[in-house]
Amino acid sequence: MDLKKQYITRQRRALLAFLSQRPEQLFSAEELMLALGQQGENVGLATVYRNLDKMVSQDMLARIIPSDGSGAKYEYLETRALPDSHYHMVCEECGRILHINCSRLAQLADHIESDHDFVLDSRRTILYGRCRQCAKKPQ
Amino acid sequence: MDLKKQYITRQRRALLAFLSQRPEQLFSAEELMLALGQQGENVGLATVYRNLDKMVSQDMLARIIPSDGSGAKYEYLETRALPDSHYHMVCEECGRILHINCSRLAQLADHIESDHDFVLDSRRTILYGRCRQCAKKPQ
DNA sequence: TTGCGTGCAAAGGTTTTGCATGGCA
DNA sequence: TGCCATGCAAAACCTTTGCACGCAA
Repeated sequence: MDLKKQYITRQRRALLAFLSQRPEQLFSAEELMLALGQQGENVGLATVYRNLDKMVSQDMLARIIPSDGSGAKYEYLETRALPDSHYHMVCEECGRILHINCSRLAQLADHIESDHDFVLDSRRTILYGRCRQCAKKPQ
Repeated sequence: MDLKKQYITRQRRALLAFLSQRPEQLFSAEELMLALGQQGENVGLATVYRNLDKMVSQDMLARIIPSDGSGAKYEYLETRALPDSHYHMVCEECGRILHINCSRLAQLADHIESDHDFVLDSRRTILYGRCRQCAKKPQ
């Protein structure tokens, strides 16, 4: 699937340039279309979706699906070579997205792989919960 | 929010009975409507959604959102009192949903809470990766 | 009797698809 | 020149909402 011919189009180049300049930031497909449009790079929404799909399957982007059902968001992945680089934590209350890069998580991944026969994917796994500010508030 | 009056209707009773008899099994809203219909309990899809939403906010059900964007699935939660009871692991390749109940995960949750100021929610957090069978296969 | 719950249909938002055209290699 | 990529609009999905009616308490 990676062996197929693939053209480098103006639209694909613009999309990748935009995202790669904003690592660790999340954008919806529509936000990307609008942002590119403001740069003078008009790209159809369907084209944005088609390119995002390809980039996700090529591990260039992460697709994050919020639990509130608001639609997928996409993030550029710089560290393509490092599998356990970081995980995402999403606050269920305020929607804030935090990054965590901790050896305890890597240890847990090792444990789950050796003792539970499951290979974790840090790119797609999202830890849901409550951030510091929201955890303080009463339910 | 839990203080509001709430009627026990035929539809709500049928839905809860169906799900509570099938713990650790996941169903979409449409699957639930069809399954109830086959039992002679006709329930409108909108009603299914409205009841599921309430039950999730009352912590009776977990709402699982697969990363493939196929729509939410719901699961009955038996252990309403135990916050860290178990996590879900979803295989990205075959879609299998596994349960993991391991003290290492509880330890990790404690660590993240004390050192990273984030309170994990085991109900909404899904660990993505590859199951034993799929991990063996070549990419 | 009160007012929450239901059913239906319509609307809403997000994502995919068909098809003719465009453009990279 | 071949054929993948694009744009537009329509369709496909999943979910929510408005409204009149039903029904539990």
